[in-house]
Amino acid sequence: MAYTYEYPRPAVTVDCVVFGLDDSADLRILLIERADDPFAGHWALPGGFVDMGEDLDLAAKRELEEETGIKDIFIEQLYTFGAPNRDPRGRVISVAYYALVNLSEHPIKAASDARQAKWFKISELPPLAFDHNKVLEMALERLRAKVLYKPIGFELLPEKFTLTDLQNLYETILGQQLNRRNFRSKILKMGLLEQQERQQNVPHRPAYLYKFNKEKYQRLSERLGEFIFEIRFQPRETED
Amino acid sequence: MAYTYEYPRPAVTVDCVVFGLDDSADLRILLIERADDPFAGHWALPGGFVDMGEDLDLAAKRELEEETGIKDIFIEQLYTFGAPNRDPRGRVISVAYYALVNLSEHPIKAASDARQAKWFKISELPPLAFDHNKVLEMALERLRAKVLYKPIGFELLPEKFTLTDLQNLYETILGQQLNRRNFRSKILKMGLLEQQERQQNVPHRPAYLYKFNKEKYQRLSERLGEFIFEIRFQPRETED
DNA sequence: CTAACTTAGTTTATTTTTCAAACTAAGTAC
DNA sequence: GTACTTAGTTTGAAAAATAAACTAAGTTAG
Repeated sequence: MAYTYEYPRPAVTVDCVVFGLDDSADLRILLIERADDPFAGHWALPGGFVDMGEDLDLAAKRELEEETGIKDIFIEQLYTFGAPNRDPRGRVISVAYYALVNLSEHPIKAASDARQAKWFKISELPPLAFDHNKVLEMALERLRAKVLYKPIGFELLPEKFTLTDLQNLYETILGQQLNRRNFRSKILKMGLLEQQERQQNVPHRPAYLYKFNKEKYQRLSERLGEFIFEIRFQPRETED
Repeated sequence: MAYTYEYPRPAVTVDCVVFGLDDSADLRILLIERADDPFAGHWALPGGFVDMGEDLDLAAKRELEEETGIKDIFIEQLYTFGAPNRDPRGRVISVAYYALVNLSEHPIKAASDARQAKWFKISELPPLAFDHNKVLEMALERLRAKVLYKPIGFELLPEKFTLTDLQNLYETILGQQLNRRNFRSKILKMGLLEQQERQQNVPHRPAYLYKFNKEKYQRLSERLGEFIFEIRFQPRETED
């Protein structure tokens, strides 16, 4: 079947930059190996064509699940890439999304038009298909900027985590060491973490586990116009 | 002439939310009256269809100039709106932009497929065509958020301005009174404003005019990864 | 059992920043 | 001249951020 229009139209796709955090608190990106041309055999961001009658957000979620099996995660629109020659097949405009995943609770399974899906360390990325390197770079920039004033980092952690886990997360994303004592007091002073039981089976004093209280954050945000979850540190001279 | 594709494709448009500041430091939005259906006679954001082979940013700038005569201004991508039924003509995906204009230096002239273009006070907006009310709301949100950490407010002012002008701008955008003395010292401490001559013909002590040093800001941003232009004030108790 | 070790978590003092008040300055209007 | 208006500075007090020293709670080795 064919579709005919009076004026030429671009094709529209969605692409997802999925971030995860591994056991050593390293940041990782989920990539798929393309099965078909163009760029068959190359690594690329998961994504695909938007269906007619399908909302953009839904298209992003659908493609992600089809290609990697991952669903029910934090996902947000990033930017729309529309350089005329970004795709050798012709004019293709791509609406990019970025997503945050708790790596341990969302195992991946490759599927459909992808040969395989794999988590890559951010420091060991292969060259990517299309303009996906640029997309990824912008996603990373956005993540670094947003984590400073929105509590989205928790999406990368399991439900219960220690303050050390949380600090490692921020240090990884921001690429900067933070002062342990100040991090603790700053985070706890916000009153958005709920203390749980202690850790078990660790060869040292066990830390308390915490849960992020999302409902409370949302209530405060609504009431104050904007509750600013501010994580920003100016390191002063030396440290410890 | 007709264009045929194997799969159906959405049409892609761009829309621009253009902000300006009037003489009384009120925030205004530039709207056009639509000449054709759908929504003929209604007010809408300037915009139109993306040409094949034309980059998205260029399409936004071109449409803006065609419909209002405005060019060479600050413009940045906002968000892409793609709800399946947002346009009665069928599936139309719109890449929205927002722009900041110095009102006095950019007079408007309506043209082409718009009957007229007009600046509306943000508090006196007419109902808009399509989902443009939603687009506008998001642009306003973005402007309020971005003005806190990027020096984009200067785009709304003439080249030379007083500190009182600048403060009025921030008070308008943020919808909040700021302390005069702290505003002065905070802004000047950044070292990005260059003092010029004094005001003339004002019925009181004339203020110094200032210029924003964009080059210096860019140099600092590159060197420090991110120079944070932070304007944030927590009012403490009463005031003056 | 005890001492050594490791990471967790608290208290406190100091430095830095933020904020508001009182004050001085420079013009116009009468 | 005097009164009035807005511009701009100096200063001290309050709050917040930061670093240091200290205490706590577990494991492991002997």
